[in-house]
Amino acid sequence: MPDRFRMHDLRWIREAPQDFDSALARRGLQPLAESVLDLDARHRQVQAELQEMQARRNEASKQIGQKKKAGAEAEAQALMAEVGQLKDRLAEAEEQERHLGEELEGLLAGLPNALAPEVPDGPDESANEVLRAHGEKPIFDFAPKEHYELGEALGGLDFEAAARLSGARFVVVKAAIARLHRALAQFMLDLHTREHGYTEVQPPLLVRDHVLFGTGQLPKFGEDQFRTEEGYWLIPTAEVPLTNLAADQILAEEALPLRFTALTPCFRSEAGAAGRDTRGMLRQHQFEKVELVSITHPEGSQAEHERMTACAEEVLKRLGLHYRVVTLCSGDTGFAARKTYDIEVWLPGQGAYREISSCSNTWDFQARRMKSRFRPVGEKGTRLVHSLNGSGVAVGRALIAVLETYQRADGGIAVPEVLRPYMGGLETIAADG
RNA sequence: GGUGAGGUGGCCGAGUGGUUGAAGGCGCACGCCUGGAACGCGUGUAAGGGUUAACAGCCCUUCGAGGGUUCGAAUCCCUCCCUCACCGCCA
Repeated sequence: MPDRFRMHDLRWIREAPQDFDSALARRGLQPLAESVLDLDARHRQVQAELQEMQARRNEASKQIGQKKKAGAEAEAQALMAEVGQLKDRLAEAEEQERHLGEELEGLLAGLPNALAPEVPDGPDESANEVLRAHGEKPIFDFAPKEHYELGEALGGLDFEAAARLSGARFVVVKAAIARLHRALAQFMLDLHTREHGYTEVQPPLLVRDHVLFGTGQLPKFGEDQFRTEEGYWLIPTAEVPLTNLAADQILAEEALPLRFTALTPCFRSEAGAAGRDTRGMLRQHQFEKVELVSITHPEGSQAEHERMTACAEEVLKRLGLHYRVVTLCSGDTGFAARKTYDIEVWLPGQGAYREISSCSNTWDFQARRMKSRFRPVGEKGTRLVHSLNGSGVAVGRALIAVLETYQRADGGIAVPEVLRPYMGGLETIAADG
């Protein structure tokens, strides 16, 4: 009853239950409007009864105070007796109200975001829609190798050492490859802060439950995260702390949009990915990523989505990497997203396009969970902001793409032009070390 | 980790059981004043929810969070979280 933001807009469900159900259907879920509305109706009825009793109690209590002040002890006693009788029923109604409210909230909290109308329907990534591509697949006059072969040969990627320290899905990066990795991250951060208007942030990497709830990883996806014994969660992406910077805030309209970027490690348990991409550093428990987050006015989020995607693409353009942009279909779009563009970079060694960035507009989905609003000028009340996030881009995967794209016949790696300033002018990582 | 002090509205800051959702100030909005402004004066200014055609009215909840005492709690009790100060430890 107090201060309760629903995970989905109950007013919308009441007004257009069929729309709600078709939104669920696009996510492959059974209709729920009827049970939601039934629960909602029962909840509101109990709420009304409870509030009536509370009003009576408040009124009587007020009178008791006045009678006592006036010395009318007998009348005060009578009122106290009356309110005393209310007590049990009141407690019962409170309990019931809370129970129904939690049930409703629990039901809604586990439902994914509604998809944008233009998102294509489809069961999995095979139905994603290619929007555009940039550059061409590079041509080699030798058989291009995969990144781990190149990295190991150069003494820069050591999976065995990592396994001794931490097991599978970790890597030790060394020497010139480590520097290349660092150069990539610095380059991206500089681009976004200096040219794209993002504010650099160094957020906590350990966060509490409600923060993961706000961005949608909880309550459903706790298994994909690492948690400390103290109850902190290791962030799976900087999206989590950056987006939650707006949590519980009522922002000034003119402050929007907020644009944040951060270079952070990301931690993922990869619980459901057993056996996938086990070779190399494509899928690790720990990796670095430069993240982009925007908090926008509701009318500005679609344009911001395009802008953000362009910011991420710019990274790959300047690195001279071939990529394509796809719109994820309904079956491939994440829980919190209303619409997602993936940027897939071409990996010559692997001979495949692989995701290197994912840019999502969550609309008001996260804002509702986080209680993130702004105050419209000239209106009373508040409105929910929109939040977006995108990788700008995954540093480890960018390293893979650079290694595979810039490899030479002898196993050396040419350093992309834009990274040379970050590498002390180095033009080539030579095969002989 | 130890000791002490605190957590009140956009901000500062009163308030130790009864019209206090909360004095006062700042800020902000509107109006008056002015040639225009400053000053001054006046009015207004939390969020979430229920009811409703209504962003009119009425009602409920919220003074870090959660429990408890009471007819009634910002005010009393318990637990937790956080902030500040000093000590210890430490990149």
